[in-house]
Amino acid sequence: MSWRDLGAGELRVEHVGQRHTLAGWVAKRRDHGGLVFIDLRDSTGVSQLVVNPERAPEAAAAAHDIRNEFVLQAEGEVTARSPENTNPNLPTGKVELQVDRLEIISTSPPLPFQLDEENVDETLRIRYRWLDLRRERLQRNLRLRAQAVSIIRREMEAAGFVDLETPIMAKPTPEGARDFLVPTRLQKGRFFALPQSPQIYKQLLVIGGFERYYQIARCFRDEDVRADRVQELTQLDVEMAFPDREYIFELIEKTFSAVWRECIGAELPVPFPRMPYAESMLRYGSDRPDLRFGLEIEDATEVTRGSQFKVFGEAPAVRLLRVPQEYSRADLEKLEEFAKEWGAKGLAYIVYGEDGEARSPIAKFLSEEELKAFRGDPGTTVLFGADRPDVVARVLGAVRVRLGHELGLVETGVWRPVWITDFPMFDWEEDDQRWKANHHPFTAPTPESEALLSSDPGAAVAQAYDFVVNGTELGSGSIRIHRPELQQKIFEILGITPEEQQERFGFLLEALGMGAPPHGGIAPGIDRTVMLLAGEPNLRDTIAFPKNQAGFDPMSGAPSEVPQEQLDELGIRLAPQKEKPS
RNA sequence: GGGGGCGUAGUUCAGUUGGUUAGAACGCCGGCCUGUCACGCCGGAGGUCGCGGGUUCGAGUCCCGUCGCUCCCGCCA
Repeated sequence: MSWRDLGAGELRVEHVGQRHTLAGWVAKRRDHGGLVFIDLRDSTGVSQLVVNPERAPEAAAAAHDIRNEFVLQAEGEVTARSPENTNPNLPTGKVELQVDRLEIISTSPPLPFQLDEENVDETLRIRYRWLDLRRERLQRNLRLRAQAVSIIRREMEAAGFVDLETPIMAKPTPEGARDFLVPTRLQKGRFFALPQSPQIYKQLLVIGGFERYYQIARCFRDEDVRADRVQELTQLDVEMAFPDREYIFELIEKTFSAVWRECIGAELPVPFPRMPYAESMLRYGSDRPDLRFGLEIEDATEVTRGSQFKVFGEAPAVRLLRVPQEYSRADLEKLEEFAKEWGAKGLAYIVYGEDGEARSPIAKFLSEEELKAFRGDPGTTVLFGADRPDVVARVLGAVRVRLGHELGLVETGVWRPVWITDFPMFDWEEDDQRWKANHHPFTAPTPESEALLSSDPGAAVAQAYDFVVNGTELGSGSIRIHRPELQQKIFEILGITPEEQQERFGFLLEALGMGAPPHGGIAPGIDRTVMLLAGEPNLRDTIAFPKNQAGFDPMSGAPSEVPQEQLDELGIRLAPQKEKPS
């Protein structure tokens, strides 16, 4: 027996006169006492069932008891609707099914939230995910996701990449994000870690002769969650031997422009423009610039050198943002507060009124040359950042993005991809007084930078690149180190002793010493890609079963406590929980 | 670890300066209804105002604490 011979959304005029059986969920019932109309929904769409007591008395009796989200099977004749009864909002709106036989397959109580309610509390949506999944939004997002992954696989395989799996139970890597740990009965006192990425495994695969590898890989990071960050993420993991950065760029450009074109009918302009990291930080205050609007940051450090205004005169970097808006003092105070959240000590400004007046609490400290350099058009405001270069960039970058949206400068419906290149090898970690890898410790420096590694690590440039679209970092990659002695040198700069190197990365160093080809790759995020394609501001709406911001799944209750026997088997004793002050 | 916002009916929300019995819409229940598609009409049920404490003659409203959710900073090689 087959449950149905046609999708509810497939009913068309050409079916008129035919008998068909539909099966699906009750989206809506309209009971007129005599006639009952039922909107039946399945994955193909919605059709209207008409239950007429004169035609099918038994079905009509049953129809009165039907409620939303019951599962029904309905058999009957497809008829044309009269012109005044057609529903132009429905693809199936010109026809309907005159029901002869109606069967209630499954029932449902009233739902904890209405499926047509837009703005439902997210906890409730996750708690009853099987209901939320029935809604158009998640259906669309997850189908978009499947389509994107399918296109990606097609493109990767056409380019000769081989899909290989890597372990989910892997070696803990204290460097980087926090690991999720997995204990095991067979090795008491030891832990696997869920991979933060298959990084080392994919390098080993290439060293192992799989010159082109890819995987749609799950990655895990026990870090705090944001709207665009989850603990469990999916990425397109790519690695190749004898890499050419240009080839990797082309591969990604071809693959993702196909995804954009086929999924949403949009064009990613190819080739993507490129911008060195330093330029991006200077002009946009970020390594993931949103190029849909201008509002670029200008450097004023030269002009303010030795300024009488001490804040400017003493700051390592002074930069400014020319905003096409005459701000009130109240607005400026709000902006200053915002800037402080991002680490600024303050937000100096000069307002150039429509009346030609310049209003500013700092103008009296500024020289003629400075005022001349800053001079803006009437009806504009110049905002200043003065601090360490990285702080100024971060603050003005955040202000720029905020104002870009507030002032409606962001072009809609356009896609602005960009490659960010020439990242620094290392960032100086002030707290720990040590160098930290900007990308990861396996990233190769440019040949010119190798000489700098000992003398001036901060100036060394990495062969690393990020793939950014509309201000969202979609992926990053690099050319890797394939010489063991260079890898040891990098570890050394990062403060990892030879003993630690052996303990943590001995197998990699060994492999690098046994005929490692030059190799490199990239890893674009699937969740974020879908987020952009779907226009969703929150990553969790691109994931079938997400956890909430606390890393908890209100549906299953995971993570949960486990029975003592399970802990005993693993040789784990829990530390006493901290007493909460009562 | 820190900051902002939110928490009132099943859901989405309103609730004035602290003042009588906390409201609306949708949903739910009962009745009527043969062309609706946001069906309509009549009637009804439904509340630990997140929780605890305080101020007050009186607290959904003010104060303190706490919990939860969310956005952000830190963190995320």
